[in-house]
Amino acid sequence: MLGRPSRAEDRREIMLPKITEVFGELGYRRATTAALAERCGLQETQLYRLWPSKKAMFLAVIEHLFDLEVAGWNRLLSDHTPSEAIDRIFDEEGRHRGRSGLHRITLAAFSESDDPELREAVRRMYHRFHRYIRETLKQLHADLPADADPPDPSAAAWALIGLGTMINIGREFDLFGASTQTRLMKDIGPHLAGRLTGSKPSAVRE
Amino acid sequence: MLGRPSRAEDRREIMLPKITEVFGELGYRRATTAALAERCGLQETQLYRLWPSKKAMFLAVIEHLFDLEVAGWNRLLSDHTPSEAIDRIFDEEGRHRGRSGLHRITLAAFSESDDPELREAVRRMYHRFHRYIRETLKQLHADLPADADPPDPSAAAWALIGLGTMINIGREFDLFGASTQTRLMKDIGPHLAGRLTGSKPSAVRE
DNA sequence: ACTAAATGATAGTGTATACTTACATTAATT
DNA sequence: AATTAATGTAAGTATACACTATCATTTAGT
Repeated sequence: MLGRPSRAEDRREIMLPKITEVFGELGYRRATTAALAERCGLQETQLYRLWPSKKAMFLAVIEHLFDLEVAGWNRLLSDHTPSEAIDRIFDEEGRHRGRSGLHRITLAAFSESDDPELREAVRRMYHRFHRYIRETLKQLHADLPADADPPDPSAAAWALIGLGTMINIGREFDLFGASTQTRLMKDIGPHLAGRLTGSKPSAVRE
Repeated sequence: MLGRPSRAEDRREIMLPKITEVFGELGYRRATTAALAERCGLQETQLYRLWPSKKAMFLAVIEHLFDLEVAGWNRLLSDHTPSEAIDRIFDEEGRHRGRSGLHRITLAAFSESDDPELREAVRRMYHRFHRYIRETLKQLHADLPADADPPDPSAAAWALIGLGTMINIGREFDLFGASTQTRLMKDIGPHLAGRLTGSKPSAVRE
């Protein structure tokens, strides 16, 4: 090996959270390469030495986000009993989702859905999420009483993702207040999961 | 009055469905003024004589879409008993939503959500939908048995909109097949509305 | 027929922005 | 120290696209 050794790999890892943040805040279109560079404290040219294109940056972000989100869920699921964990996940999803920007980012991808590579990345991400949630629900249903009659796990998993999306659209457009945001997932979630907790959902104000 | 009389008002009405179609198919960004004009069989300059800007065209489309959608629901609700009507709405929503392009269009608006006028239009539209669905649910809940324990109507209304959104994201990204699309709303809907039909939901394949 | 406004069609302009070129500087290996 | 590849920085290009300026042509009222 000759010359100065490359630190590109490390720098990518360092920059990814920042890039994720910017895409999450601004969406794909408004996250201009200039904005990305500035928020990273870099020049555009340096970004382009780490990734070949803006699209590549976005794809890296999608992967990064899934890992981030599922890591959080796994932690909750391994530290608590299933129904406790689900309760907490519903709680956190209602409260904190906007932070990670996952939904903002996937919704941003919507306007770019003609790009095959991007489509594939988003598809893959959704399927991973769906699979994860569906399998978790299946496990939880094993403990339900015989007369519980919960919704089909696959359908319920899609509905839960839809609910998360709705909460974020609501946050984006100020459709409802913070308390409704928090309670939407907590109250509707159990109806979709099969009312695992047995506790009565509290009222949701519009 | 002097000179040739203006047919602009008529022409706007004639063009609106076409414009709606194009925005629905392509989303806000890819629906370039050139594309809009071509699909209308007009020159760009002529479009700009009907609306002052692309944004104005989009705003007109949003209004148009709401009226279209609610007119369909109202027809079903007035022609059938409530639970039958809801059943049919769930059925049609699962099947035909993509046609109208409503979700495509609102999701397209997401990437433009920094524009205050657009934000307001989308807010207004969501609130009108939510109010309509919520009030319908309230009426339906009056007929439920005492032990039904349905979800809060306001929360359920948001969840139903979220489910519709999810179905369309699914359609957009080919997340699931046509049968799942159709059944998602039919099977999950009753769980959110309060299981008005009493019929057991059929299984949903992933 | 004459006038004035609406319509049709051409050819632009201005701007935003993803991506490049070019060159100077730094830090490793030999 | 010399060499070579990675970094920092500045300036620029190319393109897509919302929007316009201009002029010819049509269609109504007077």
